[in-house]
Amino acid sequence: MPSMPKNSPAPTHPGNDEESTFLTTYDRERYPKPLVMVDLVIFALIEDALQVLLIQRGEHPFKGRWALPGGALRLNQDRSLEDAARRELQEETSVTSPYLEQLATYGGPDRDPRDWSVTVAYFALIPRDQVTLEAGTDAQDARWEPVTGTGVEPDLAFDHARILADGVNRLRAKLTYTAIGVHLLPEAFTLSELQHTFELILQEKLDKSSFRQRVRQSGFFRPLAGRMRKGSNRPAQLYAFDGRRDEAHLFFPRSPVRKRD
Amino acid sequence: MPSMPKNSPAPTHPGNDEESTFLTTYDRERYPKPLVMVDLVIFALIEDALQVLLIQRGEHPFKGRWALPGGALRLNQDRSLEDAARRELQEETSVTSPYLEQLATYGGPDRDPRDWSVTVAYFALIPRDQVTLEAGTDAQDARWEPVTGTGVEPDLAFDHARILADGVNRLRAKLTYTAIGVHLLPEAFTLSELQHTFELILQEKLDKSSFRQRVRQSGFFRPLAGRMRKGSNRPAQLYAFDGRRDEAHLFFPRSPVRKRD
DNA sequence: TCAATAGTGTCTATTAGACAGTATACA
DNA sequence: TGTATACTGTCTAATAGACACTATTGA
Repeated sequence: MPSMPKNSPAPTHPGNDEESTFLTTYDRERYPKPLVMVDLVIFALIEDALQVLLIQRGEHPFKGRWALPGGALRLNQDRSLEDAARRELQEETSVTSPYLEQLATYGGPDRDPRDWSVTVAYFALIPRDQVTLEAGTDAQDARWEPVTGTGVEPDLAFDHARILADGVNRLRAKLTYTAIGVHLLPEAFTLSELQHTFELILQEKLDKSSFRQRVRQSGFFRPLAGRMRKGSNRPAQLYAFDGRRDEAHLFFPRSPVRKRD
Repeated sequence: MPSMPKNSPAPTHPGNDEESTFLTTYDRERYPKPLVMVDLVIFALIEDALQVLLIQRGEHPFKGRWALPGGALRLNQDRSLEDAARRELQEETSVTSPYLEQLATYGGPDRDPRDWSVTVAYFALIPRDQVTLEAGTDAQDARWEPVTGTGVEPDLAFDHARILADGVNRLRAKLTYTAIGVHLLPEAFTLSELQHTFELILQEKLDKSSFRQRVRQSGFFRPLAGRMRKGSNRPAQLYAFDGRRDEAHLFFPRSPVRKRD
């Protein structure tokens, strides 16, 4: 390793000699380390209900119990936490480009019986037309489960019930001030479908004309010229979401569901 | 260990025999593990400016560079991530009960030259009257640094500039729809002081009567009967924050800083 | 023609924001 | 009495929400 002249300006990181020495002699096992996982709260609209993807654990601990999909970090493969989340998501759903957002990180000595553990939870929204795994099929180890309240019927492994509740609450909260709901719909959708999605998740009726006005004013939705949804009624204009994925912010001037008291 | 009768109902976790065996033979070093840290973005109002606490690193890597306060998890001591954050906070500021909220978690193979590393970042707000470390004193290893834009003047270690920027943005965003700003003020404050705090952080003038009306309507502020701030002007009513720490949500019916376009 | 849903218009109550006015302390 | 800041009132424009109306298709 070449030595550096004494009074050259201190290089910015990486790389003065002293630090190089430190790094080559650094003991990676100096501190005990926790187990680090990435878990996913994956939402989709299936059969007119908000559902979440669960997997049945095939290994200990909590063997046989339902859990959120996830797994340990792969240090030689993952370039970031989001990378790891995307990898897990793809393995579970084959969806390549969903809406993905970091939810929160949970850690403690008892949440996993094996070890002090940390899990970084993400939440993802899958467009309705990209859901491949059908609810109610005989897949043994994965299924979609409807969300009721802020949870699901089966008793989840680890602290996954808590994580799921946080995910549901985050989804509902963001829906009141962002356009995040579009990521549950296909590329082209009608405003009625969009409103229905909001109503389904928020469990609340919204006023049609207010909803439409705010969608218009947001500037994030583009009518698809000439493309209409047909039925035994007046045809509906199809729209596409025009914003960036994470730009759902800035949305409604007032919340679309604000109530008087 | 007592054996369990074969057809007793399966106990809920923890504890069937098979899983116990699994756990006692489990190899904790089966997966390579990342280094896990907790870092803090600690804000305070000092000399009429938003400032953030920095420490100068005494050890490699990035020895001598300024960084956010933080440190490695202590597995035998910390009962949760928030616990670890509170411990670090107390070590740095001696403040026992600040506003503390998880910000985000960052991880990757290159953000720390030692190892694949993960840091769970928290952000904290310190009341003005509990700031002990003065800006500009000769403390060698810690100082308050004014926030300009979304960062600070010195070049921070690791990816701390990014974390700080996320913290500043989170603070500004929450200020537009919550009362979070009160946690930067002492227990008793006037509405003018509160408004001034908002203006300082948002870098924007707010209308007095609108601001007061919304403070009143929020129901989170209680006038302190008979307690006034005196000066060479009409005395100002002192108020206290009445909500729970995290209840700042639900606050303004409209954002207090929403602009027309 | 009917049923069904798409889409628009009108009215009202609320309120943010602008701005000016009044109140009350100390000097 | 002057000055500084606290606090309140008034006006206007914007808009959410309620609700009713019109539009347009297939059956």
